[in-house]
Amino acid sequence: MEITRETDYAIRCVLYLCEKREEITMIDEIAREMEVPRSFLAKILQKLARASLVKSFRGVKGGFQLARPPARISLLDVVEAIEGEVAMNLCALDQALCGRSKYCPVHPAWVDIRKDFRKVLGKYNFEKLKKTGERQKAKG
Amino acid sequence: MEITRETDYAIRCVLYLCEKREEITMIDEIAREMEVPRSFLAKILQKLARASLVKSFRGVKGGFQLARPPARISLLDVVEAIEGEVAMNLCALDQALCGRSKYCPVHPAWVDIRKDFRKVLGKYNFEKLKKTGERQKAKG
DNA sequence: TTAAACAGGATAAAATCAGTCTTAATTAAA
DNA sequence: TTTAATTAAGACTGATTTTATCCTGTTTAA
Repeated sequence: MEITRETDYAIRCVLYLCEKREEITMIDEIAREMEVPRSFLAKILQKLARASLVKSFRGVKGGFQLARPPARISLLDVVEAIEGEVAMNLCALDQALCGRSKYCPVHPAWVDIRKDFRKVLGKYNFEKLKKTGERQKAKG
Repeated sequence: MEITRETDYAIRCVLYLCEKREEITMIDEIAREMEVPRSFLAKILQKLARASLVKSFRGVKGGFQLARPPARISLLDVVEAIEGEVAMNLCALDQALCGRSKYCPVHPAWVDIRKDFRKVLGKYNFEKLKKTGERQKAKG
Protein backbone atom coordinates (compact mmCIF):
# COMPACT_ATOMS: atom_id res chain seq x y z
CA MET A 1 0.00 0.00 0.00
CA GLU A 2 2.84 2.42 0.72
CA ILE A 3 4.95 4.20 -1.82
CA THR A 4 8.57 3.08 -1.76
CA ARG A 5 11.41 5.16 -0.44
CA GLU A 6 12.53 5.52 -4.04
CA THR A 7 9.27 7.31 -4.89
CA ASP A 8 9.61 9.48 -1.84
CA TYR A 9 13.09 10.49 -3.02
CA ALA A 10 11.72 11.17 -6.48
CA ILE A 11 9.13 13.55 -5.08
CA ARG A 12 11.76 15.45 -3.08
CA CYS A 13 13.83 15.64 -6.18
CA VAL A 14 11.05 17.13 -8.33
CA LEU A 15 10.29 19.51 -5.49
CA TYR A 16 13.89 20.71 -5.55
CA LEU A 17 13.92 21.14 -9.30
CA CYS A 18 10.72 23.20 -8.99
CA GLU A 19 12.70 25.74 -6.98
CA LYS A 20 15.45 25.83 -9.57
CA ARG A 21 12.99 26.26 -12.36
CA GLU A 22 15.21 27.61 -15.18
CA GLU A 23 18.57 26.31 -14.05
CA ILE A 24 20.27 23.05 -14.88
CA THR A 25 21.04 21.29 -11.64
CA MET A 26 23.58 18.52 -11.05
CA ILE A 27 22.81 15.22 -9.35
CA ASP A 28 25.37 16.04 -6.68
CA GLU A 29 23.58 19.19 -5.64
CA ILE A 30 20.15 17.58 -5.52
CA ALA A 31 21.50 14.60 -3.61
CA ARG A 32 23.21 16.79 -1.06
CA GLU A 33 20.33 19.19 -0.53
CA MET A 34 17.57 16.58 -0.48
CA GLU A 35 19.58 14.04 1.56
CA VAL A 36 19.28 11.25 -0.98
CA PRO A 37 22.13 8.81 -1.73
CA ARG A 38 23.79 10.08 -4.85
CA SER A 39 24.03 6.88 -6.88
CA PHE A 40 20.47 5.92 -6.06
CA LEU A 41 19.30 9.36 -7.06
CA ALA A 42 21.02 8.96 -10.41
CA LYS A 43 18.80 5.96 -11.13
CA ILE A 44 15.73 7.83 -10.00
CA LEU A 45 16.49 10.77 -12.26
CA GLN A 46 16.86 8.37 -15.16
CA LYS A 47 13.35 7.11 -14.55
CA LEU A 48 12.00 10.63 -14.28
CA ALA A 49 13.73 11.49 -17.53
CA ARG A 50 12.31 8.44 -19.33
CA ALA A 51 8.88 9.54 -18.17
CA SER A 52 9.58 13.01 -19.59
CA LEU A 53 9.17 14.72 -16.27
CA VAL A 54 12.72 16.06 -16.36
CA LYS A 55 15.18 16.76 -19.15
CA SER A 56 18.75 15.56 -18.79
CA PHE A 57 21.89 17.19 -20.16
CA ARG A 58 25.08 15.21 -20.41
CA GLY A 59 28.69 16.31 -20.30
CA VAL A 60 30.36 19.26 -18.63
CA LYS A 61 27.74 21.70 -17.25
CA GLY A 62 25.24 18.93 -17.58
CA GLY A 63 22.47 18.14 -15.14
CA PHE A 64 18.71 18.10 -14.92
CA GLN A 65 15.85 20.46 -15.41
CA LEU A 66 12.10 20.14 -15.05
CA ALA A 67 10.57 19.28 -18.42
CA ARG A 68 7.37 21.19 -17.80
CA PRO A 69 5.95 23.73 -15.36
CA PRO A 70 5.32 22.49 -11.81
CA ALA A 71 1.61 23.04 -12.30
CA ARG A 72 1.64 20.32 -14.95
CA ILE A 73 3.37 17.64 -12.88
CA SER A 74 1.21 15.72 -10.43
CA LEU A 75 2.02 13.29 -7.64
CA LEU A 76 0.45 10.65 -9.88
CA ASP A 77 2.97 11.45 -12.62
CA VAL A 78 5.89 10.96 -10.26
CA VAL A 79 4.51 7.86 -8.56
CA GLU A 80 3.83 6.18 -11.90
CA ALA A 81 7.17 7.25 -13.35
CA ILE A 82 8.90 5.35 -10.55
CA GLU A 83 6.57 2.49 -9.68
CA GLY A 84 4.72 1.91 -12.92
CA GLU A 85 0.96 1.98 -13.20
CA VAL A 86 -0.84 2.57 -9.94
CA ALA A 87 -3.23 -0.17 -8.83
CA MET A 88 -4.05 -1.83 -5.55
CA ASN A 89 -4.49 -5.14 -7.27
CA LEU A 90 -2.76 -6.09 -10.48
CA CYS A 91 -5.96 -7.70 -11.67
CA ALA A 92 -7.31 -4.18 -12.11
CA LEU A 93 -4.69 -3.61 -14.80
CA ASP A 94 -5.06 -6.79 -16.74
CA GLN A 95 -7.92 -9.24 -16.60
CA ALA A 96 -5.48 -11.95 -17.66
CA LEU A 97 -3.44 -11.57 -14.46
CA CYS A 98 -6.55 -12.46 -12.51
CA GLY A 99 -6.65 -16.24 -12.39
CA ARG A 100 -10.07 -16.27 -10.81
CA SER A 101 -11.15 -13.44 -13.08
CA LYS A 102 -14.45 -14.39 -14.55
CA TYR A 103 -16.51 -14.90 -11.43
CA CYS A 104 -14.44 -12.81 -9.03
CA PRO A 105 -16.91 -10.38 -7.48
CA VAL A 106 -14.11 -8.09 -6.34
CA HIS A 107 -12.63 -7.48 -9.76
CA PRO A 108 -14.98 -4.65 -10.81
CA ALA A 109 -14.37 -3.01 -7.45
CA TRP A 110 -10.60 -2.98 -7.99
CA VAL A 111 -11.09 -1.39 -11.38
CA ASP A 112 -13.21 1.40 -9.88
CA ILE A 113 -10.87 1.85 -6.95
CA ARG A 114 -7.93 2.21 -9.27
CA LYS A 115 -9.75 4.96 -11.15
CA ASP A 116 -10.52 6.80 -7.93
CA PHE A 117 -6.98 6.50 -6.61
CA ARG A 118 -5.51 7.87 -9.81
CA LYS A 119 -7.91 10.77 -9.65
CA VAL A 120 -6.94 11.58 -6.07
CA LEU A 121 -3.21 11.44 -6.79
CA GLY A 122 -3.71 13.44 -9.96
CA LYS A 123 -5.26 16.32 -8.03
CA TYR A 124 -1.97 17.33 -6.45
CA ASN A 125 0.39 19.22 -8.71
CA PHE A 126 3.74 20.65 -7.65
CA GLU A 127 2.65 24.25 -8.03
CA LYS A 128 -0.02 23.58 -5.43
CA LEU A 129 2.40 21.69 -3.17
CA LYS A 130 4.90 24.53 -3.36
CA LYS A 131 2.28 27.05 -2.28
CA THR A 132 1.26 24.89 0.65
CA GLY A 133 4.90 24.71 1.64
CA GLU A 134 5.23 28.47 1.52
CA ARG A 135 2.16 28.96 3.67
CA GLN A 136 3.58 26.51 6.22
CA LYS A 137 6.88 28.32 6.27
CA ALA A 138 5.13 31.68 6.73
CA LYS A 139 3.26 30.35 9.73
CA GLY A 140 6.59 29.23 11.21
CA MET B 1 1.08 0.57 -3.76
CA GLU B 2 -0.39 -2.88 -4.25
CA ILE B 3 -2.13 -4.97 -1.64
CA THR B 4 -0.18 -8.09 -0.74
CA ARG B 5 -1.18 -11.59 -1.72
CA GLU B 6 -2.01 -12.14 1.93
CA THR B 7 -4.67 -9.43 1.76
CA ASP B 8 -5.99 -10.85 -1.46
CA TYR B 9 -6.36 -14.25 0.28
CA ALA B 10 -8.07 -12.55 3.21
CA ILE B 11 -10.65 -11.00 0.90
CA ARG B 12 -11.38 -14.35 -0.76
CA CYS B 13 -11.74 -15.86 2.65
CA VAL B 14 -14.26 -13.28 3.88
CA LEU B 15 -16.10 -13.70 0.60
CA TYR B 16 -16.37 -17.42 1.23
CA LEU B 17 -17.57 -16.94 4.80
CA CYS B 18 -20.22 -14.56 3.46
CA GLU B 19 -21.72 -17.46 1.54
CA LYS B 20 -21.71 -19.65 4.65
CA ARG B 21 -23.33 -16.98 6.72
CA GLU B 22 -24.66 -18.99 9.70
CA GLU B 23 -22.36 -21.99 9.57
CA ILE B 24 -19.03 -22.55 11.26
CA THR B 25 -16.49 -23.34 8.58
CA MET B 26 -13.14 -25.07 8.99
CA ILE B 27 -9.84 -23.68 7.73
CA ASP B 28 -9.43 -26.77 5.55
CA GLU B 29 -12.63 -26.14 3.66
CA ILE B 30 -11.92 -22.45 3.06
CA ALA B 31 -8.35 -23.22 2.00
CA ARG B 32 -9.48 -25.89 -0.44
CA GLU B 33 -12.34 -23.91 -1.96
CA MET B 34 -10.52 -20.59 -2.18
CA GLU B 35 -7.20 -22.11 -3.30
CA VAL B 36 -5.16 -20.62 -0.49
CA PRO B 37 -2.31 -22.52 1.25
CA ARG B 38 -3.79 -23.94 4.44
CA SER B 39 -1.10 -22.95 6.92
CA PHE B 40 -0.89 -19.45 5.54
CA LEU B 41 -4.65 -19.11 5.70
CA ALA B 42 -4.57 -20.11 9.37
CA LYS B 43 -2.39 -17.05 10.05
CA ILE B 44 -4.67 -14.84 8.01
CA LEU B 45 -7.74 -15.99 9.89
CA GLN B 46 -6.00 -15.19 13.15
CA LYS B 47 -5.53 -11.61 11.98
CA LEU B 48 -9.14 -11.37 10.86
CA ALA B 49 -10.23 -12.69 14.25
CA ARG B 50 -8.06 -10.21 16.14
CA ALA B 51 -9.69 -7.45 14.09
CA SER B 52 -13.11 -8.85 15.07
CA LEU B 53 -14.13 -9.49 11.51
CA VAL B 54 -14.54 -13.21 12.13
CA LYS B 55 -15.21 -15.27 15.24
CA SER B 56 -13.11 -18.36 15.87
CA PHE B 57 -14.21 -21.54 17.64
CA ARG B 58 -11.62 -23.95 18.94
CA GLY B 59 -11.82 -27.66 19.51
CA VAL B 60 -13.81 -30.35 17.74
CA LYS B 61 -16.44 -28.82 15.46
CA GLY B 62 -14.48 -25.60 15.62
CA GLY B 63 -13.91 -23.20 12.77
CA PHE B 64 -14.72 -19.68 11.74
CA GLN B 65 -17.74 -17.55 11.20
CA LEU B 66 -18.28 -13.97 10.10
CA ALA B 67 -18.55 -11.73 13.15
CA ARG B 68 -21.03 -9.35 11.53
CA PRO B 69 -23.24 -9.12 8.47
CA PRO B 70 -21.46 -8.77 5.11
CA ALA B 71 -22.99 -5.33 4.71
CA ARG B 72 -20.98 -4.16 7.69
CA ILE B 73 -17.58 -5.42 6.50
CA SER B 74 -15.76 -3.24 4.00
CA LEU B 75 -12.67 -3.78 1.88
CA LEU B 76 -11.03 -1.19 4.12
CA ASP B 77 -11.76 -3.35 7.16
CA VAL B 78 -10.09 -6.36 5.61
CA VAL B 79 -7.12 -4.47 4.18
CA GLU B 80 -6.42 -2.80 7.53
CA ALA B 81 -6.93 -6.03 9.45
CA ILE B 82 -4.11 -7.57 7.45
CA GLU B 83 -1.78 -4.73 6.56
CA GLY B 84 -2.40 -2.30 9.38
CA GLU B 85 -3.41 1.28 8.83
CA VAL B 86 -3.70 2.28 5.21
CA ALA B 87 -1.44 5.11 4.08
CA MET B 88 0.64 5.80 1.02
CA ASN B 89 3.28 7.41 3.12
CA LEU B 90 3.92 6.58 6.74
CA CYS B 91 4.42 10.26 7.46
CA ALA B 92 0.66 10.62 7.02
CA LEU B 93 0.15 8.41 10.06
CA ASP B 94 2.65 9.95 12.37
CA GLN B 95 4.30 13.33 12.05
CA ALA B 96 7.21 11.94 14.04
CA LEU B 97 8.05 9.38 11.35
CA CYS B 98 8.59 12.24 8.96
CA GLY B 99 12.15 13.39 9.46
CA ARG B 100 11.69 16.36 7.20
CA SER B 101 8.26 16.98 8.65
CA LYS B 102 8.02 20.58 9.54
CA TYR B 103 8.74 22.15 6.19
CA CYS B 104 7.76 19.25 3.96
CA PRO B 105 5.21 20.67 1.54
CA VAL B 106 3.96 17.21 0.65
CA HIS B 107 2.99 16.19 4.16
CA PRO B 108 -0.48 17.77 4.20
CA ALA B 109 -1.16 16.20 0.81
CA TRP B 110 -0.40 12.70 2.14
CA VAL B 111 -2.75 13.28 5.04
CA ASP B 112 -5.58 14.27 2.66
CA ILE B 113 -4.80 11.45 0.28
CA ARG B 114 -4.94 8.94 3.10
CA LYS B 115 -8.38 10.23 4.05
CA ASP B 116 -9.61 9.91 0.47
CA PHE B 117 -8.18 6.41 0.04
CA ARG B 118 -9.84 5.19 3.21
CA LYS B 119 -13.11 6.63 2.07
CA VAL B 120 -12.89 4.89 -1.30
CA LEU B 121 -12.01 1.52 0.23
CA GLY B 122 -14.70 1.97 2.84
CA LYS B 123 -17.37 2.33 0.17
CA TYR B 124 -17.20 -1.34 -0.80
CA ASN B 125 -18.90 -3.72 1.60
CA PHE B 126 -19.22 -7.46 1.06
CA GLU B 127 -22.96 -7.37 0.61
CA LYS B 128 -22.42 -5.09 -2.38
CA LEU B 129 -19.57 -7.23 -3.70
CA LYS B 130 -21.68 -10.36 -3.44
CA LYS B 131 -24.45 -8.77 -5.46
CA THR B 132 -22.03 -7.70 -8.15
CA GLY B 133 -20.79 -11.26 -8.29
CA GLU B 134 -24.30 -12.60 -8.70
CA ARG B 135 -25.04 -10.19 -11.52
CA GLN B 136 -21.85 -11.27 -13.27
CA LYS B 137 -22.74 -14.91 -12.90
CA ALA B 138 -26.23 -14.28 -14.26
CA LYS B 139 -24.80 -12.63 -17.35
CA GLY B 140 -22.63 -15.71 -17.89
C1' DT C 1 -9.93 -39.62 27.53
C1' DT C 2 -9.27 -38.78 22.90
C1' DA C 3 -9.31 -36.88 18.48
C1' DA C 4 -10.34 -32.76 15.99
C1' DA C 5 -9.87 -28.31 15.60
C1' DC C 6 -7.55 -23.49 16.27
C1' DA C 7 -3.32 -20.45 18.51
C1' DG C 8 1.13 -18.91 18.42
C1' DG C 9 6.04 -18.95 17.75
C1' DA C 10 10.26 -20.36 15.19
C1' DT C 11 12.12 -21.00 10.96
C1' DA C 12 13.18 -20.56 5.93
C1' DA C 13 12.96 -19.76 0.86
C1' DA C 14 11.89 -16.36 -2.52
C1' DA C 15 11.04 -11.83 -3.95
C1' DT C 16 11.60 -7.04 -3.66
C1' DC C 17 13.89 -2.92 -2.04
C1' DA C 18 17.59 0.08 -1.59
C1' DG C 19 21.38 0.84 -2.78
C1' DT C 20 26.70 0.53 -4.91
C1' DC C 21 30.06 0.06 -8.52
C1' DT C 22 31.99 0.03 -12.96
C1' DT C 23 32.23 1.07 -17.61
C1' DA C 24 30.44 3.68 -21.29
C1' DA C 25 28.82 7.94 -23.82
C1' DT C 26 28.56 12.87 -24.18
C1' DT C 27 30.03 17.63 -24.09
C1' DA C 28 32.15 22.34 -22.67
C1' DA C 29 36.19 24.28 -22.38
C1' DA C 30 41.32 24.42 -22.17
C1' DT D 1 41.94 17.66 -30.02
C1' DT D 2 42.43 16.45 -25.52
C1' DT D 3 40.67 16.55 -20.96
C1' DA D 4 37.67 16.77 -17.23
C1' DA D 5 33.00 16.86 -15.86
C1' DT D 6 28.85 15.04 -16.24
C1' DT D 7 24.93 11.64 -17.13
C1' DA D 8 23.54 6.49 -18.96
C1' DA D 9 23.14 1.82 -18.28
C1' DG D 10 23.69 -2.53 -16.44
C1' DA D 11 25.65 -5.90 -13.12
C1' DC D 12 25.93 -6.83 -8.60
C1' DT D 13 24.87 -7.03 -3.42
C1' DG D 14 23.01 -6.86 1.30
C1' DA D 15 18.83 -6.00 3.93
C1' DT D 16 14.12 -6.39 4.42
C1' DT D 17 9.62 -8.10 3.46
C1' DT D 18 6.67 -11.50 1.70
C1' DT D 19 5.02 -15.97 1.62
C1' DA D 20 4.87 -19.40 3.37
C1' DT D 21 5.83 -24.19 6.57
C1' DC D 22 6.25 -26.73 10.81
C1' DC D 23 5.95 -27.80 15.50
C1' DT D 24 4.09 -27.54 20.05
C1' DG D 25 0.34 -26.11 22.91
C1' DT D 26 -4.62 -25.24 24.03
C1' DT D 27 -9.46 -26.02 23.66
C1' DT D 28 -13.57 -28.75 23.29
C1' DA D 29 -17.27 -32.20 21.57
C1' DA D 30 -18.16 -36.73 21.94
